[in-house]
Amino acid sequence: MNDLPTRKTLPQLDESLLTHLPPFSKLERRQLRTILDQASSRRYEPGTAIFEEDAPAERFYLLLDGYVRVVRVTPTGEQVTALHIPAGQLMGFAKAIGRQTYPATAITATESIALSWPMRLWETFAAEYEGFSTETYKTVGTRLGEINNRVVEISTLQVEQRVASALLRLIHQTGRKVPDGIEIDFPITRQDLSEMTATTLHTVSRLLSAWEKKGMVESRRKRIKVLDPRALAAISEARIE
Amino acid sequence: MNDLPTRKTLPQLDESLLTHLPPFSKLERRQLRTILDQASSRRYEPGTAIFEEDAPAERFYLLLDGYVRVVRVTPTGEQVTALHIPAGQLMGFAKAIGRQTYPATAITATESIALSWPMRLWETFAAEYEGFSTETYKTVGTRLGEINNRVVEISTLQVEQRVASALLRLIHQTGRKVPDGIEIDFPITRQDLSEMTATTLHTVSRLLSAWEKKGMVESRRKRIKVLDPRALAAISEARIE
DNA sequence: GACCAAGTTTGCGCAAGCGCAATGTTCTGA
DNA sequence: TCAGAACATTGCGCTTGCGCAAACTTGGTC
Repeated sequence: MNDLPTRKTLPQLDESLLTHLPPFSKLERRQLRTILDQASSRRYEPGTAIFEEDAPAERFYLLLDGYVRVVRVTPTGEQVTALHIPAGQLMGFAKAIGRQTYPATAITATESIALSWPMRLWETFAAEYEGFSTETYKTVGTRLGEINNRVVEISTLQVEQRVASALLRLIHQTGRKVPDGIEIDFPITRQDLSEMTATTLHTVSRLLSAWEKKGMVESRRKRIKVLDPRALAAISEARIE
Repeated sequence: MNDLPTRKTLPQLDESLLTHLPPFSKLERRQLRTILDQASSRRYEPGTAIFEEDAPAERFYLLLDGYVRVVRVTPTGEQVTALHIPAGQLMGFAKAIGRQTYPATAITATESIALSWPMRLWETFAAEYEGFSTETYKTVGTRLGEINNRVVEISTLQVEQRVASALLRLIHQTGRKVPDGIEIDFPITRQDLSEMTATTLHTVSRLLSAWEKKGMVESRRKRIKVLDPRALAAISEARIE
């Protein structure tokens, strides 16, 4: 689905949006001003594709608020979620890794706000803004490591270990402390979780129901709270005899 | 296992080793001379770890000759092969993606020769040599794409599809045309193939035996030749009804 | 408040493919 | 040339987890 070219929705973006983010943290206020003046800002509904796999990479993005799932779709229409991107991260910077098109589809998991810039500005930003490039490639390195972890997990772990591991990863990366546990800080269905763990929504449902009976998790529609992370860790790390 | 620091094994390396490789293709002879003068060259036996996961990333490497498997080992000792690296590619450049340690283990699949440089030279190379950085990040982008393909395959395909797909990828990337087909250009066991495809050596053996009976492949110890790539493609792309 | 779509639950049969075992073959090194 | 290790083959029972089905629950919209 093609979005209309994004346009400014705020009169002027404040520099404080960027100062604490690693790619921008070494810049002076007037540099941030210049960067923001060239940005488009846009709000996206949950479930929207910010950019799509194989589309020409015309813009790069900074997720200001919300969560995004990085997804590939197979020829038979199955969706596989490789990564989640939290607020504060750059994404869609295909040019940085020598590509002309986006390598995957970025779908919002929540209502989200993102800034974007035309891809032709990438090289300028990389050349002129101290730390911008270095921090971006750190992000690439982190994502490469995470996807490699995914390969290892899917190749070697049984399904309940994978689901437990995914829940732990989610609460670690995007969890919100609540009185009796840690809640995943965005809506997530059994289908969503199954797309991250190479299984089906029914298998995820059976596992979550069993774990709920044991008091390890608590869930409602699109809401999962982990009450006993150690028990899940024990499952995900168990060695099959 | 720690190798002794590598040392020069040839009097002087010839510039022609580099001129056709993308990271070095825009450089002048004297620049190549400078680069080679700072390189260590080393020959590795098959099955040797050039560098290991989580070891401090002290050197970066260029594979001059041979093939290398990029491997992760699980806590239970299972090996998972994420990628193969052919001759001509840079590897182990952890600094480029903001890391202090190697993200995986690089194991030679064949007798191999590699050049290496101390990691402290990375930034100099990136800053001073035109195209070096750009081409390196293109390699990163390609590898990211390939690993993402792995996640999708392992998540969604049945085992015979994955093995067929892996064989096609191997002959496409490292195949050598022979009279009646395409042979994988390095020794590869059923165990090796199973580590690439999230299965076991027995399952791979059964599949290869069945395909050999049908005239699709021909194999001996550590040698696999594909006689009918189209038949394998049909298997790997089959849609389950 | 009602309706309906989306999401969740649960049962059960079955298929995919693994584990285990045993045997056979081939290549390397002494 | 021989021994032994590494690699390959094959059978078969069993486990894992999926497919299919059906029903239930919940939340959003009108």
